[in-house]
Amino acid sequence: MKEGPDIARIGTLIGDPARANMLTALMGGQALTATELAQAAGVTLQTASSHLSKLEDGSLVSQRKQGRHRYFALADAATGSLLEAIMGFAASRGHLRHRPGPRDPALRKARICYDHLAGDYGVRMLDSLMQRGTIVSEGDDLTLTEKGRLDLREIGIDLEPLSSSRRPICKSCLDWSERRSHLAGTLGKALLSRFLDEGWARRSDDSRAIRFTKAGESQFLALFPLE
Amino acid sequence: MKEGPDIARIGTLIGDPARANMLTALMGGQALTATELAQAAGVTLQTASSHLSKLEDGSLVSQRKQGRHRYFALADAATGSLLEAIMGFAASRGHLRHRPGPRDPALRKARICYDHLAGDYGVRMLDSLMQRGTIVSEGDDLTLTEKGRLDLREIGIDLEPLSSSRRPICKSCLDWSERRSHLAGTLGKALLSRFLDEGWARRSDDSRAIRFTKAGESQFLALFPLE
DNA sequence: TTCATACTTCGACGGTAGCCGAAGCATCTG
DNA sequence: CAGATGCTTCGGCTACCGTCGAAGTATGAA
Repeated sequence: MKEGPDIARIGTLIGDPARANMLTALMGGQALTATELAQAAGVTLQTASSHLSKLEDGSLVSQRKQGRHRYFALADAATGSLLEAIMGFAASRGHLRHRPGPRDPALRKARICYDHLAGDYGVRMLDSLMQRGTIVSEGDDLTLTEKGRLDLREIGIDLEPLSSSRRPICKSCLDWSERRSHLAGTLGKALLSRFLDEGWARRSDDSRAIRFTKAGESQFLALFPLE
Repeated sequence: MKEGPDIARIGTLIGDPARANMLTALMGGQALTATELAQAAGVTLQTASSHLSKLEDGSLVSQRKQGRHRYFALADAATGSLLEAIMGFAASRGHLRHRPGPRDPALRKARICYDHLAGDYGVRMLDSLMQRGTIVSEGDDLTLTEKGRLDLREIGIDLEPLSSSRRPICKSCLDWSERRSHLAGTLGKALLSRFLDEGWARRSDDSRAIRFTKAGESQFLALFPLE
């Protein structure tokens, strides 16, 4: 009965621990194979396969065949944002899977959120870009200014390929650890790729943490000052 | 295993149809008794009671004893926002509980979102307030300007009681039908109460729809012009 | 073609969670 | 106090969903 969106369906999909683990693993932004996701979830391949088809039916993940592998990824950036929002909510209610472990501080400092930088550093970056006038906000929407285009060109970001897709260049994404916004969208993605390409930071293999090198950290802080 | 927030717990809580119905009913913003929620969910009182204690354990709803009644409400505005976000996501994937029925257009036009106005009219109101310079946005945060304080005083909104609580005066909330932001926070709440008090609009008994009277509608449109 | 790898489908099992009837508290009314 | 109302707790039933072993399909390698 009742009208309106079926939130129970989404809840059920996210509510199973194995599926939640898979989705969390996919928040890393990389496409993963069914086997990898089975490991991440701690279930057998058959079980994982069943979960993945449910997630696909629900449009939470998408699938890409490549040779004899099947790569799964989050369906889109909106899915990542929703998961991040739920994480923030869960954290605010103290629903943690474990007591905050040693890796937790690293996650709070810098982590990957689907395909862009999140955590303290992610929030700082957006704050800095807004202070400098590179980006301005109108409601929820973030817009790249004319001056901003020049700023980015100086840094060496090519904006051409960023505006080609339907996805917005700038988008705000709520950060679960900081409870403030960081930068998503194609620009957020491009900036993170840049940091990784330059060797300023590395993603860790077993978690979503992004670890900056000492040199990379000072470069980053210099590039995105505050005040 | 794994670190981080337990999204599966939130998912499970929202994932049961009976609980989802209760939460949707509570999105109306009114506190409801266990009996009313049992009806809304289509289960017996015993079952509802069990669901409600789970929701309370999970900090999704809060309880208030009053005489021999127990009133339940969403735990806070953040809970309402999360549910609205999930509704938007579900709708975007076409996960609807029913084909859009006759009440659907009314819901899209104006409805209550926890305690403030949502839908086409809610979005219009925030747009208008921002065009007029009453409210400006900084990232996700909305701020009331000095000029805005005067604007509101003219309309007859008393800002004193709004700033007393810890809850922000202005907050943006993502609208699932419009996919844009509308105004939440204590000001959003106060404005809606105002419309209801003035008799411009009435809430319907059986859904979240807000129905404007003919006179109220023109008052509203005049008060919040666009362009 | 034959074998290996990656994954899906089928079938059966088991645990859990939702469900309700009945009984037990708590609170208001008379 | 007795009776009514609102809600919770208990106990038992049932159905569903997650789980895995085994078998089946698809792709690539030898």
